[in-house]
Amino acid sequence: MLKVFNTMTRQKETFEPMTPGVVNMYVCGPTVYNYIHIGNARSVIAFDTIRRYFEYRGYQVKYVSNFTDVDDKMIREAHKEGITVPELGDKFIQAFKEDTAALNIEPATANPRATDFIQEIVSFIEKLITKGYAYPVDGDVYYRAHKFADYGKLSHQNIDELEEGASQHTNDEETARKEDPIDFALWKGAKPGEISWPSPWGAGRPGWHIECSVMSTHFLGDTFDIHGGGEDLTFPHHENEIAQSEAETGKPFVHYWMHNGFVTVGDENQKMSKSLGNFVTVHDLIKTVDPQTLRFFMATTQYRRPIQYTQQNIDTAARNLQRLQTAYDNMGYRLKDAEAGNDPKTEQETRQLVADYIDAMDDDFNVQNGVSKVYDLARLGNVYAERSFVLKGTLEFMRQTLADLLGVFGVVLTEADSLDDDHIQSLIDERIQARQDRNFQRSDEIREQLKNQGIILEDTPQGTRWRKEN
RNA sequence: GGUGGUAUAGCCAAGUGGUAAGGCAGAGGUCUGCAAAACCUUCAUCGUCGGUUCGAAUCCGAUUACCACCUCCA
Repeated sequence: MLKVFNTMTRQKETFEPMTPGVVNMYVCGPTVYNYIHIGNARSVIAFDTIRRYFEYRGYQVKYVSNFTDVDDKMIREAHKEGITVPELGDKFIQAFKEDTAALNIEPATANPRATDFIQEIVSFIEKLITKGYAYPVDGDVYYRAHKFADYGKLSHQNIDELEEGASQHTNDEETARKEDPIDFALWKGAKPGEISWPSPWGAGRPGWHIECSVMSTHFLGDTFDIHGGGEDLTFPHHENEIAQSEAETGKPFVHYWMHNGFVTVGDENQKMSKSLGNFVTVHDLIKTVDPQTLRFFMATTQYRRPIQYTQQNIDTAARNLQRLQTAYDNMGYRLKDAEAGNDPKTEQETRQLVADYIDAMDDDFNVQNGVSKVYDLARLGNVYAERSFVLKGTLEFMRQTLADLLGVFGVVLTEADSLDDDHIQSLIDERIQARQDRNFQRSDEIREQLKNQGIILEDTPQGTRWRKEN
């Protein structure tokens, strides 16, 4: 029985999809005014891992994630670069796709852009005005937060407390136009020179939260299973989405709200964010860090836990991943001399580990316990592969199982390099001869020579094999 | 001020009542001509104080520290 932690109820709840066997989920994507940083990457990886686990468990997943491609920051950044807002959006949407591909993120079912939904956004706002949940002022339109009785139910904030906080920021002109400080913009009138679209309230652009209400319901219906995003989106973004959507449709918006924890960085253990300026972009990072290592590192931290981004943690993740890859290789090498057949006892032990893995992952995606079972499987495989007599069916079963379990984390195991490199093979042959002649000086010389070329030799009871150094 | 979260070995990190999973690093060992890889063994009493209980890392109270949200942010 799969359980997920629901931010709304602050509890783990049994996951029951609206349609049996199908999961409809929406994950808030980035505002595309820069390369994504590793905090964005964490969110993308967390929810991709969740998606993959659902798929591993046999669910069909419809996964929608948006691009917010117009807002103040987009306008500012485009102006700075001397390009248009759509050009800026194109550039960083492309970059997003490249970066997330490197992290082995499954492409979303749909990746809608806010600016492709302006008409629907305008209609949505008109309906909110008709229902009395919104009001136009001088070309802007604001949401009347007090009108929505449940405002604050997701973030568990008292509306009066929020008001107190909001009223401390009353010195801008926008706030002056609102009926109430906690009201928020659905539509913003354009200033001269700004990108804009026509509307009943004059030329302007959507506010920040409305695009997600419109696009999520467009693709997934008025009510859907899961809505995800970083925990900083709980308030105000998701709170406002609920207010907008439920006022519009009169139906519950989302069944399960899921929020991922932050990436912290440096000795201060501070949240990394674009606004704090202490961020590392994926674009830059993967020039020096293996993307698969980064993926493994982040995917194997439970999504609600904070991640401390440090070099030491990355290094450890790289070793851990290597250990799993080596186990896969160790079993793979034995396929050549394995006999046909299966070992029921070892396969039963493997199945038990898979069952334990599923138990762990079913508990709100407890990847720490899940991955510990993968290490157990690697050990089981290593021990089996050291037997003098091995069976092919069992080796293949364990290898496939290992690959499947790691696949949930978005890790792809590679096949060992084939032994068809003539140059290396001739040196290995020479070294085998030298060892037979007990000419260890020559044999060590060859091993050293290959090592300098990044080739590691390993002598096993089944012969000498080689691999590339990591 | 309001609302949450976190504190477990050198590091990362599981664990919601019965005498602390897993990984990295360290130590010892097996295998090897020597290595490498692998395997085996070993390494903590759970921020602090008090309470409940036959028994608590796990429940209750207090306390300390750090982080986040309440304003754009994954």
